Amino acid sequence: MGRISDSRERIVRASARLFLSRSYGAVSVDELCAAADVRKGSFYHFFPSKAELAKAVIDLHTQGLLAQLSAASGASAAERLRGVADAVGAIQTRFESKYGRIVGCPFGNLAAELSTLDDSLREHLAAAFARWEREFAVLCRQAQADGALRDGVDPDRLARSLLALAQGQILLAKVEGLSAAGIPAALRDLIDVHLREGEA
Amino acid sequence: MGRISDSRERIVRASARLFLSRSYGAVSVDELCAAADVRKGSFYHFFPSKAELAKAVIDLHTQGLLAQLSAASGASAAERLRGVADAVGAIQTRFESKYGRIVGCPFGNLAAELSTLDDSLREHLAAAFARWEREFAVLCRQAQADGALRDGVDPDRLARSLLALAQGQILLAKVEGLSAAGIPAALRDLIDVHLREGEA
DNA sequence: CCGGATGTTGACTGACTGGTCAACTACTCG
DNA sequence: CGAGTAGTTGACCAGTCAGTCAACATCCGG
Repeated sequence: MGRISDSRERIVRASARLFLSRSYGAVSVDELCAAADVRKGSFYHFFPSKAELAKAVIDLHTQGLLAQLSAASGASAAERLRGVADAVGAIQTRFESKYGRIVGCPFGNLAAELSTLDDSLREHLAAAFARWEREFAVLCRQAQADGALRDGVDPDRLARSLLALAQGQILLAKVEGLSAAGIPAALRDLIDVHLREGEA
Repeated sequence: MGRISDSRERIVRASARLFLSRSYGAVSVDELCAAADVRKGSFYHFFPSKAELAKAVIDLHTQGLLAQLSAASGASAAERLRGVADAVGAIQTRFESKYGRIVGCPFGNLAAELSTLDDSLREHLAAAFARWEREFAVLCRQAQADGALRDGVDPDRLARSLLALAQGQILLAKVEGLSAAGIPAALRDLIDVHLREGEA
């Protein structure tokens, strides 16, 4: 069945790194290849285009995100919700120490730059966001079932707000050059204000 | 004092349009010049670089944003706060009908794409966001002074959350191809949940 | 040990990139 | 009306861009 190789994986990992530290458009395929120690012909053996590579990078980040989210634990749904707020912060903190500064959300960065340019890439990103939102929604519905949410709070809308707020806070931290430390705090604020008075 | 001209303004307006409908990186200086009906030499007479043009585009959008925000009225601070939520929605709705789809926030788009690439552009964007945040903060503090906010709510943190949530919701609407109609509703949710029970 | 599949290579393309320049034109103020 | 300033022009540059290709290497199952 022919030769085996980890070239594809090297390309995706190097691209994830370079896209984060700069941007999709600012990194050329040549540079990607050099960073992955692969020649251009090999690149186009694995990916029909630079845009298809971006989808693979999105999938890699989705894996990492889901792993981090599933590590969030807690006795109550409300506590697990705070746990995912911290998980998002943990990812950003990891990026921050790896790149020396906040570099933004991998999904958000690509979404802002590319979703008006490539419709199939936009849909791929939309699916990644939907996956992420679903993780939040499960916990929000559990919190509601536990009676932890204030009256009138729609758990699905709360989940979406959490996702949107995370995106916005990460973007602001990036543009203002702040640290990642403030991000989970802001998300916890949003969670807490939706909990019934007296809920831990 | 030499010749007068509206070339500079034509360049900025055409660039604002093209950056929104595609992205900064996806539009070449040549295309910008063609859209503004200006030759390349003239472009570089007004702007030392493409990045400096981006700053002028940011300033143009800041003008528009402040105009729209100042149009928000209401009897109480809480109502004016809902008014700015609607103002943000109105801007996005205007973009949506102009471009046929949600194209994102002009500031957010540039921030995601460029703030890791050009530090002076990043600072320019940070200033624009700070200006925007200040508008929100004034109203949040007024609402607090009116006793409209729940106990323990920090008006400055609320203002920042509003800005972040707006960015996130706009980004999600863009990537999912939704309409702008849901954006003010989500912002109003955030405002309402921070108001004391029984506050209009 | 061989045949087919998988993976690798590097030279190549042609279009396009942001930016430069020197010559030129039109305008306004004194 | 003359001079200086503001604006215009189009040709030009060297580098880079994403993507192609045909020939070649390596490996595994049979």
